[in-house]
Amino acid sequence: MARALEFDYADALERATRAFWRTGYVNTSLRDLLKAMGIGEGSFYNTMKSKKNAYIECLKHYDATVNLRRVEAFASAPTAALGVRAFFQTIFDCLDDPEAPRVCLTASSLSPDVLAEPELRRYIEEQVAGWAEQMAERFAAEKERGLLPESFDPEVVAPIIVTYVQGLWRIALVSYDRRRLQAQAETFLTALGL
Amino acid sequence: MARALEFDYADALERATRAFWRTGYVNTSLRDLLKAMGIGEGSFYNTMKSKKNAYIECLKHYDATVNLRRVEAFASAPTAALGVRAFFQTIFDCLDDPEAPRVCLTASSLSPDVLAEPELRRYIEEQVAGWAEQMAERFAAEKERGLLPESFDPEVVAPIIVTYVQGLWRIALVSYDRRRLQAQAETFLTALGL
DNA sequence: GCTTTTCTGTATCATGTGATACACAAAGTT
DNA sequence: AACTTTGTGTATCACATGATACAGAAAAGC
Repeated sequence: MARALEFDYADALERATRAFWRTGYVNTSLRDLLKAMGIGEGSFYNTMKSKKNAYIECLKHYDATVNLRRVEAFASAPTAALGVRAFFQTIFDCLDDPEAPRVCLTASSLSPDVLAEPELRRYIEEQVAGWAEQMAERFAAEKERGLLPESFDPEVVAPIIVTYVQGLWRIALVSYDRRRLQAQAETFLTALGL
Repeated sequence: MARALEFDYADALERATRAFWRTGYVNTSLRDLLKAMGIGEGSFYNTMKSKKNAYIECLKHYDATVNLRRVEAFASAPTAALGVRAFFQTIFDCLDDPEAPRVCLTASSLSPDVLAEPELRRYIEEQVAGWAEQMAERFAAEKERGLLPESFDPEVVAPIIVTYVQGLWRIALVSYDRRRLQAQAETFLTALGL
């Protein structure tokens, strides 16, 4: 070791994440990033290697914070049905927060721009598949205990919800009305047997 | 009038639409467009005025062709339930077609990049709202005739479907398996009472 | 105290971007 | 045939992009 980083890495990563979150991968220029992070090109390429790599790090950070809270909201609810609803609430809360960007960072990564990069693609794929699996597992466990109807198929319902959520982020981009979307989500989940 | 266009406008528009469809708004450079359209900068700015305007024209063209076929598939089916299914089939057919780009042009327009342009935004908003209305109208008409259960709320179910479809395009971007998605869609629609 | 290693800021690179200037060609008008 | 209008191709604009080169500063090891 010869010299310590002059800036706070965690803080810079957080700021970079906010920047990407706010304006997306392609639309956040390196200069935007640097300004947000408060560092220069030298420091950036030293610690981050490249813009692409920085984005992956930000995705991981976003996962470990924002997405984690969502998953925890799902997992810590007394039942899966309530868990999914809690999960949706975290999304609505996020959409209501004037400070928060208008679309989930992971959701905005589901675009050709980002997916064109093989490394980014692999990460996103795993992420999305992981959500569905995690949800399906809990559904299956509750079904096992007779808490969900026999006709309920965890392996089908879980990906339906994941798909719907992705649509939700996109639609909210164009028109957001919490009451309406909340009513929709409630109808949607009830219909699915949750 | 002094001189006729040397190129076929309709053909050039079609080619431009394919280009945008394939690579999205921001990721399709002017040079890409020109190459696809087979014309030069002069002709382009003469007829299209700007890239943004060209995109709007392409969206309209896409609406009048691809989206129109989808809406017709919905409208011409004997019942709304079958109509929605026919609508979904056109999407799966599109995803199966190796020639067709991997995501609906309108769906890919539901991104901050595109929505940042006020004119584009207005157009997309109307479009999305229009789909939900059109669907809701038919649902309401069938409910009136007793073909749908009393508990069925057209004004809520229609936007749920629109939302789900948007999610479908995004998810398909990351992993597409017709059989799985078809089964999901079937479960989804049945659950909603269709 | 000297050397080595790493960090940082400035300057700059090569490239790609959307858009424009302008000369020239083609067609209609008189 | 002269004139006017408009389409077309070439050259280029000003600027933003991601990335790099490099000199100097700061810390650790000997």
